[in-house]
Amino acid sequence: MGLTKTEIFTEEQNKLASVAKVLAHPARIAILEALIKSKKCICGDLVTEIGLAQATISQHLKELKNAELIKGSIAGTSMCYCINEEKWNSFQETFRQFFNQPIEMEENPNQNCC
Amino acid sequence: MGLTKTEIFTEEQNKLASVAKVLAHPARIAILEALIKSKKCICGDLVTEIGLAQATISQHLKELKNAELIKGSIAGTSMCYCINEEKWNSFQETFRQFFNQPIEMEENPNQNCC
DNA sequence: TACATTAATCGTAATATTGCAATAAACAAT
DNA sequence: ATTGTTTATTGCAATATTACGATTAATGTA
Repeated sequence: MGLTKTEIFTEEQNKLASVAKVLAHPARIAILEALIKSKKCICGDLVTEIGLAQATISQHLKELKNAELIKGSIAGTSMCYCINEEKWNSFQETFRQFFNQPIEMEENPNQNCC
Repeated sequence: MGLTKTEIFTEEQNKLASVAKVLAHPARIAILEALIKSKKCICGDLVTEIGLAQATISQHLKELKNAELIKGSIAGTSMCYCINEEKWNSFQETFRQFFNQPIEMEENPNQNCC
């Protein structure tokens, strides 16, 4: 099979998983960090910056664009990319909510074996 | 091909990506949420709770254990699982640091095309 | 001891992801 | 029009992930 059974999970569970998936590759992290570090749109030089083939970078950019984490605009012959702040904040909020759940156990020691 | 080139990225980039990867499947999210919701260790009934085959759940549990996000202990014939609070907090901190970077652009409008 | 219960592992199939060369498309400059 | 530059897409190969049936291992119970 090899096909995730999304239908048996809640919409929230699938959403968090897919948001995490976007960040689950170091090249995409590196692209995001390069965009943040430059403090402006990056036009062109992402390929030399990261060190993967142009086709590979283009593919990762596509996934980031697909998730709307970055915006792209045409600037002459080259493309400019920058962080989409709204979506960035929405990603942040998704993780924040998940991790801010109280994870405290009940006090009864008989029920807590680990 | 088909092999992530971890060597060209920083340790931090690889770490964040691998942490995100653990959360990049709804079954693993569902398992974590079940453990949190119960407020105690869950012994045994995760398979009926989630709705995947026993072998599949066992595999996801292995990944979560591997990432140390959960702890397991033997309780008679069955296994007990619970959240590893320390690692949970460390995951939270990893994401918090990443998303708390300032992402503001420079003010010069000529440099910001998107 | 024999039998049931539970979880891990093995083997296998299907699908997804990663990476890149080659090509295509779009545009600027000559 | 031709040439160079840049990015996207296509096609392919290698590896990874997901899922599950079958088996194994360990333990509790009749």
